[in-house]
Amino acid sequence: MAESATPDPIADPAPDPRPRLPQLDVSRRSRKKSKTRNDLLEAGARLFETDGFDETTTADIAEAADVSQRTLFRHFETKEALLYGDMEELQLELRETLAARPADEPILDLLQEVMRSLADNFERNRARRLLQARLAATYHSVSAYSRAVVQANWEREIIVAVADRLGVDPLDDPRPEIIAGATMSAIRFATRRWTAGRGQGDYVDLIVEALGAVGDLAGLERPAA
Amino acid sequence: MAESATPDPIADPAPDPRPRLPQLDVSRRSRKKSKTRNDLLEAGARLFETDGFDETTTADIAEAADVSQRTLFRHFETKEALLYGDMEELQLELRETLAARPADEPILDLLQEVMRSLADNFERNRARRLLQARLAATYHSVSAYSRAVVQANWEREIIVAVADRLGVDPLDDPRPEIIAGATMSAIRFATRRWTAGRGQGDYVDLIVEALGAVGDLAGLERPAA
DNA sequence: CATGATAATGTCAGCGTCTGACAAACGTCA
DNA sequence: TGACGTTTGTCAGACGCTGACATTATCATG
Repeated sequence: MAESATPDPIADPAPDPRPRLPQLDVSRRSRKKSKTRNDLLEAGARLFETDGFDETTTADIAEAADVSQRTLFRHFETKEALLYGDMEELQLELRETLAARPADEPILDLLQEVMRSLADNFERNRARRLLQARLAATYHSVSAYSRAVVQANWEREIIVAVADRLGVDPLDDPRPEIIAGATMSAIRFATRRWTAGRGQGDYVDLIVEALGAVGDLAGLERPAA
Repeated sequence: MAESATPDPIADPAPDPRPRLPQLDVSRRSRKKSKTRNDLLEAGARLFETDGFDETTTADIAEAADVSQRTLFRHFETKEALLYGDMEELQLELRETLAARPADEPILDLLQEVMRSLADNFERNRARRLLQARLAATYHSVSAYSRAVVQANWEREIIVAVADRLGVDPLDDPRPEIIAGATMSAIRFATRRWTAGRGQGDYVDLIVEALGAVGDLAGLERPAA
């Protein structure tokens, strides 16, 4: 393979003719690539919606997107990853939200912000989120992926952010992980309700209300004073 | 498209239906059956230990247990279920522990009891628990199963028990689920440490210490009084 | 003890996910 | 244009897992 060899030492510096404009990932190649990826995402969503998750084969999806099955698996590691293929954006938002909050903000407020960020994304991608939730409620492999991959990723973001706020190492101090665990449960609870209401109702309020219960934890454990 | 959908990417079956645990029988038929099952369990553990999880095929395990591959899948739904095939006992212990505690016991004490029960089981099955933990740390499919199936089952038990104590419906009141989520995180934290120490050291103390941090939650969220 | 019912296992064929290897098509850049 | 790197297609195959059916083993009864 190309041994990243330095250019011929003799050759002229070759003053770049054009002043290297933005040239973001807008090359035709990458555009085509993300189009393929998008076609797969849409084809998958459409087929999952009409036929169900297990009932749709990866060959079907590839066919509907007019690419080979092999190409599908070059874009997505698993069939489940294809269903959740639009989640990187969410995780980015989450990370940015967490990073943007003031360091001295109370943890509870931070967690509320996390919830708002999630809720916001859910509202903006209602159809897809509802599809994902419905499939997760129906198909075991989907709920497993949701829990073990998607949610575990969110949880990691929260752990890191909380550990930061507390100024501790999450490997030494269990509190960030515990707080994140409680938060994830609040998220699951609220999301389940949102789902049951088919995406109607104020997701944010529901989720914040549920989170508020986290603050009651200590009180619960030491009842009747 | 699909407005008619349901839920979001999170969706778990929701905390309610707890699976029924098996029971004993003494006929020759069932003795043979459980012997076969046990042979598979042991063969699997041995091969996983020496060769790794992905590196061991279900055909290998069936061969080592001297049964057909088809029989393996009659005893275990998946390869992962085979690795965790000794978990029903643990779940039974957990449920009994929870049921045995006085109803007016403080929640924190109840959770400590859960942890002790788990820790006890881990000590008594050290080799197998360590194997499971090690494989979960290495193989994605194993950690996914652990999270989405094994731990989700424990969590459900806790949710039901806590909801009972609080006299609430876990579908209406988010607190049981949140408390259970925090507890599960404490368990993961403690277990990770136990695993890192190769099963040495006082698992119980570690785990209880971690759980104690749950009680600090409220304090953390409302800092500077 | 013979016999029929029932449960566990074996055998076989096949589907579906996912992967490696290699070749062809395409975009990029000099 | 031509060399190069990237994306895709094609092919073959491993592996998990399942349905269908045959076979064997156990159990309950007369």
